[in-house]
Amino acid sequence: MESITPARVRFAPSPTGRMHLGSARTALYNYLLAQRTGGQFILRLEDTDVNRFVEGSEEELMHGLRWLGLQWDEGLDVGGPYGPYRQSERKEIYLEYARKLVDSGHAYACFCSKERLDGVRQEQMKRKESLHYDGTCRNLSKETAGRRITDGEPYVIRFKTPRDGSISSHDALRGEIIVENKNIDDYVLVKSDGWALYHLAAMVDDHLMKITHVIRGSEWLSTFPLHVHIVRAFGWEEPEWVHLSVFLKPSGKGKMSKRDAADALDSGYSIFITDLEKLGYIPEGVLNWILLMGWGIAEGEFMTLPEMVQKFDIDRVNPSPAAIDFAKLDYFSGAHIRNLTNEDVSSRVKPYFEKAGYQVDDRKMIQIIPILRERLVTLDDALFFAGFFFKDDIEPALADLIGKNLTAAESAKIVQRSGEILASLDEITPELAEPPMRLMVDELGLKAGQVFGILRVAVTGQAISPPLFESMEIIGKTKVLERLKKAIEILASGTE
RNA sequence: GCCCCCAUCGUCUAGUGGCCCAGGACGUGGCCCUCUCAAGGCCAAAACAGGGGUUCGAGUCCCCUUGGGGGCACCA
Repeated sequence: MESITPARVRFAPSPTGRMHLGSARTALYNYLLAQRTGGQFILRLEDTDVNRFVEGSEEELMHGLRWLGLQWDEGLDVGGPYGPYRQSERKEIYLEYARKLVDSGHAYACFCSKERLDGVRQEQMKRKESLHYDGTCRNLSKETAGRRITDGEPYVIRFKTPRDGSISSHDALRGEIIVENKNIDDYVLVKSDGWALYHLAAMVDDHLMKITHVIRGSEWLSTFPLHVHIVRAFGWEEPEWVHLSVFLKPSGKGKMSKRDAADALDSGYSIFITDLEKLGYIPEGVLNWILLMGWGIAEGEFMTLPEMVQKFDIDRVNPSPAAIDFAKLDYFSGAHIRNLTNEDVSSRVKPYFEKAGYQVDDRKMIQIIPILRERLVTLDDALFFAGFFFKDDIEPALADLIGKNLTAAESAKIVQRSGEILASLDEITPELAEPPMRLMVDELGLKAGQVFGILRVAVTGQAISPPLFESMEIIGKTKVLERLKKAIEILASGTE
């Protein structure tokens, strides 16, 4: 590997909603680059717009990142030498830099009212022109502007984008991007209430926080040239720009909408990180899944976070939009569960049982894991496959207890006979129980599936379960015989 | 409408001019294993959007068309 300089990267979300897959991937790629280069991963909050603040979103964000294992080195909650890391606490800083821009002639005060601007846009729309500021205040003299400000007139500060020529800069995934200056609006940098907008705030912070790589969503691609103008107006060095693509809905037609998010939830999936946690997906699986949505490797896609750090290369990220495929999430989730130790699976599964009201015995749980783990796609699935281990009573349905091509009476007899065989054993283990049971199956001229199917329902209460004899061993001889007795009673009620 | 970006199997992707009659993964189908469900093993079907160039040679470079996506706020 060539010598690399430590990257300082930032994940800078705004507390305006829930943390979704797209944010998670952006955070992951940032994290990976920082780790790989021995740099810092910074978490900054872009909360300059109080109107869009959503209660609890900041907590959800930090929880989500930590759940995924993407701990930041600097920023919210942990602090650092370049704070504060909350933009709402940096208002004066932005104002100071906005003034510099005005003084150097790169920005100007604009007194146009919102109403007038709306009218201008209407006109432009009618004439089918591009929507942009018409430049009314662009060339106001410093004196005029100064007087109107002291008169108390409300104003915003706009960037004075050059009218002629073009600007070009480099995006790591797309190469050179050239845009005509006439297509770049005189964007508002500071609102009339004195709060800076993203365009200014982010550039100032990235510079002050010594960010080397700006990795963000492609929604910023269209204002990217503006940002380059701002950075250059200050005379600062540009960071490496990396614009990630967006995620498309599973059909590949358009980005995820509220409606699509609801549909996903209906089918047991979600695009929100904390939902995924609730559903029982494991962070390793989620990480592996989103890693590969926009970046690929020739072979060996199964990776844990440390392996991702080794293999990931930000420059090889794919610039095209990617459709979300939940089936692949299921695969990675299950695969990563199978990659965990039994102890780890046990401790991760436990909270899901407890939340469902089960009393969990740790020793029993660790016995169950080996026969349970390969059946899990989510940790929550454990409830279905292993719930009966922790129930005092199960309620098998009569219909389920009747074996394939058998009557209730015949089934009862089989359970009876099985009970006798199992009762004669010192204990029920697969080694001790399976041979005599198979012998019985042969003597009765039946199929193993018929007999074991009945017993499965009798012992577990369900038609699908972990292997029968292994399950019996964990349940214990006494309880198994009790359940068989009960099954005979249920079957008897069906013979009358 | 205007601006910008993108384009390899159903999906995510490998591919940086000859190693590609295109590789991997998920999903799908078949077989094996099997007490159910899984897991696992083997096999199979499945793609360079279309058209022009450049070149001895193009999935790879250029142009156009088409399709898709993003943006056009005193939001981020």
